[in-house]
Amino acid sequence: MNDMINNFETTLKENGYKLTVQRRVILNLLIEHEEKHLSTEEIYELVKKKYPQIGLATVYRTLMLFDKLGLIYKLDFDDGFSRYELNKREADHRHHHLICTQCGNVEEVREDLLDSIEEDILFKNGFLVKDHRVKFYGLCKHCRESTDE
Amino acid sequence: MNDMINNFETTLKENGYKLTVQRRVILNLLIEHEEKHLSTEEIYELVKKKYPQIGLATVYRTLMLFDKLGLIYKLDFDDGFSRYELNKREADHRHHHLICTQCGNVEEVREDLLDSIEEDILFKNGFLVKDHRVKFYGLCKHCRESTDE
DNA sequence: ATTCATGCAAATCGTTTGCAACCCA
DNA sequence: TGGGTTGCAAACGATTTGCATGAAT
Repeated sequence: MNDMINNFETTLKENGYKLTVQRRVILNLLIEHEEKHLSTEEIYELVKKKYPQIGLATVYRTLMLFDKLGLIYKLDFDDGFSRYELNKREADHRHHHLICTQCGNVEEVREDLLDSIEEDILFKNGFLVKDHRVKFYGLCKHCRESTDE
Repeated sequence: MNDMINNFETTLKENGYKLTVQRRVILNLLIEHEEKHLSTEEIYELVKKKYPQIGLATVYRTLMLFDKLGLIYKLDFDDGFSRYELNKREADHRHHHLICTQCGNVEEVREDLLDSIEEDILFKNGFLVKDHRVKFYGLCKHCRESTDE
């Protein structure tokens, strides 16, 4: 988490952006709730507790900036909201999302096995993969057990 | 393509929906442009050429219905538009999308290798995968060749 | 002092909805 | 006939933007 914050500060500076209270507060919130997949509105509500005078537009602009700088990832779980999660750069922390179509819960699963597919794509399509998004839709354990079929 | 249309007609009937001119026209358009990933607005513009009196809301409602019935898939390429592609049920036609972050072009790549990941997910997470979405971001062949790096 | 960032409110824009007229089954 | 469907226009709602003020470097 301190790594996260140092990285955040240097990334901002290197790119000519200023270190404002609002940006600090939002980053801290994202760290504090890193397991949550918060939506913009949820982040806004949480920020207001620590910094009541903040405007929604600032939250939108900040998240857009963090996303552009690669500090966070934008997620889309088809519920009409943009959601975000921290980009923890440690290589072994990338993951896919399992979205339960019954209860809407989202869990994470360690990712693997895509490297060979990506090599194949470069070889066959000449397309150089730099990132990917994988979503699995289905029934979570809880929903499978509490319904027939 | 005739399979497609027969399936469309029976699917509608089986679910108690009516076979209207508008729905026919939209389905035909999707078949005609199956390689295109058309957005709702693009579909609307195309439909108007054959059926000028159609309303945008009908296009939205029709696509929503087709999606619900599994006749089409909704796609999201992060450009602010909902896009759609036909669901060709043939098992060997599923594919992933390669999105070029430079020129925005989207190409398709035959999918494979996910089955073992999905088995693993069921085993480790108890989550039963029924569908998935995979997007690869990167540089297409053309963009790689026309720029340094 | 300069430049970027913020807060507010208004504007955007893709999408949804209410409703009377319509049309398939 | 009668219930799903359509077209129109109005409503929605997440996100963006213009602008004057304020803060960071």
